[in-house]
Amino acid sequence: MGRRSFSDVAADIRQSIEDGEFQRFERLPPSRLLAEKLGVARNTLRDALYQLEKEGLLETRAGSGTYVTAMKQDIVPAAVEEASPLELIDARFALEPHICRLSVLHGRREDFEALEMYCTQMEAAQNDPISFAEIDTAFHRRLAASTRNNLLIWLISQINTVRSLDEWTRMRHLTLEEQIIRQYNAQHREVLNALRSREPERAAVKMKEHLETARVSLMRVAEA
Amino acid sequence: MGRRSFSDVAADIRQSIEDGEFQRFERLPPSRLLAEKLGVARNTLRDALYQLEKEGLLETRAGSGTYVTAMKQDIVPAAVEEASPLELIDARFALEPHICRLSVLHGRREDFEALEMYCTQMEAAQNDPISFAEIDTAFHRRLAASTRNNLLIWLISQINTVRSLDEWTRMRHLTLEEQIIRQYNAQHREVLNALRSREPERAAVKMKEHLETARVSLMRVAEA
DNA sequence: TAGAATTGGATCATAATTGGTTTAATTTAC
DNA sequence: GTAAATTAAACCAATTATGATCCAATTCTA
Repeated sequence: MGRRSFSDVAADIRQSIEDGEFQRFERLPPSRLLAEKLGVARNTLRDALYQLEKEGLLETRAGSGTYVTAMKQDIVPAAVEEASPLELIDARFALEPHICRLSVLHGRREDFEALEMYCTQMEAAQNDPISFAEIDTAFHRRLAASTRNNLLIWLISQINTVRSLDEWTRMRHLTLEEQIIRQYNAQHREVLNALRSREPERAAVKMKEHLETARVSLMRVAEA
Repeated sequence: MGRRSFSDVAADIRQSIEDGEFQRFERLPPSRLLAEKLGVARNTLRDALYQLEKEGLLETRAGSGTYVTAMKQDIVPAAVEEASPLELIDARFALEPHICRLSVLHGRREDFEALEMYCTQMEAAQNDPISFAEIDTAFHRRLAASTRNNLLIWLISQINTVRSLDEWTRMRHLTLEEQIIRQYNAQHREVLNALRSREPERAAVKMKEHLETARVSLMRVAEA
C-alpha cells in the first residue's frame, strides 16, 4: 500500500472544509493539482473525493470541477445545539405523532402506567413551571421509549439535549403560564387515552394538537 | 522474559483508544511503525493486537491495516449504528413525510431542480443497484436540506450513517431488483411533483407510499 | 460558433506497503 | 541451568497506492 490511504486524505479534506479553508460553493483545486499538493496520486485523491461525495460534503461535475456543498453545520454536531425553537418544534412535529402510532403498536402496559404517573405528576406541578418542564421532558422521553425503537429513542434524546439548553429553558418557562400548563396537561391525557384505547391515528392527532399549542405559545413569546 | 509483555502493550493501546487518541474507524499505524514507537518487537505487538481483536476493539485486514471498531466513551453512534432495518424504516416513516410538508413550505426552486437531477440520475442507474442506492441517499438528504431546518437535516444525516453501514448496504442491494428500482423511481417522481405543485399533504402521502414499498421489500428479504 | 484547453472519469500494469508466518537467537524469571 | 517469553530477521500473501494513458464533459477563447 502507498504511504497514505485514501481515507486519511478524505479526513484531511474534511478537516479543511470544517476549518473553512474550502468554503461552501467554492471549487476545489483541479484534482491533478490537489493530488500533487497533498503528495498523493490522483487516483488516491479521487477515491477520497468519492468518499466525501458519498457523505454529501462535495459535488463533482465532470469537466467542471469539484464543489463544496456542505455547510459547516453538516459536519459539526453542534448544529443540534444551535437549533432554533421553531426548528425544534418542527422536528418534534415530524417525530412525535408517528411515535404515538408506534407506541400503540409496541407499547406495553407498564409504559402506559409510567406515562399515567407522569401525567399525574405534571398535574400536581401545575403551579411549578420548572418541575413541570422536567416531568414533561420525561413524559416525551418515555413515550419514545414505548416504541421499542432504539433509533427513535436516540433521536428524541438528542432533541431533548436542545430542549434542555439554558436559553430555551428560560424561554419555555416564559411560555409556561398556569393556563398553558393546564392545557398541556389536558392534551397529555388525551394522548395517553388514545394510546390506551389503541387508536394510533387519534393519538397522532392529539399529539399534533399538543405541538400546535406549543408552537403558538412559543411564537407568542417570540413576538413579545 | 522480555522487558514488556504483550499484555502491557495491549493495555497501552486499549487506553489510547479510550482516550480517543485512536478514533473509531481509524487505521492504526502499520505494525512495524507502531512496534518501533512502543519500543517493542513486532511479534509482541502482534500478540497484543490479537488480544484486542479478541476483545472486539480492533479488526485487522491483511494487507490493509488494523482498524478501530469500537469506542466505548462514545455512546451516541452505538445506539444508532446497531439499529435494525425495520427500526430505520420506522424512523424514516416518522421523519420524511413531515419533511415533505416542510419542503413545500420552505423549498426553493434550486432545491427542486437538484432533486429533479437526482431523479434523472436514478432513472439512468436503473440497472446499477449500487449507484442507485448512493443517489437515493443523496436525494433524501437533499430533500431534508430543502426544509432549511438544521435540526432535521442533521437528524437525517445521522440516519444516513446507518443506511451506509456495510451490512445494511448489502441487504439493501438484495432488495434492489430492477423492478423495485423502477417503482422507487416512479415514487420519487410523484413526491417531487407534489412538492413542485406545492401540495404538502399529497407529498407526504406519496412519501409514505414510498416508505411502505421499502418496508415491504425489506421484509420480503428478511423472510428469505 | 468552432476549436483548444481544462477538468473529471476510467482503466491497468507495476511497485510499494501491510499483516501473517516461520525460525533462530536472546533475554529474563525462577 | 532450565523454561518461558521476547526479539530479530527473513519471507509470504493480500491489499493498496501509484503512474501513465486515454476518454468524456465542460469551459474558455479567438
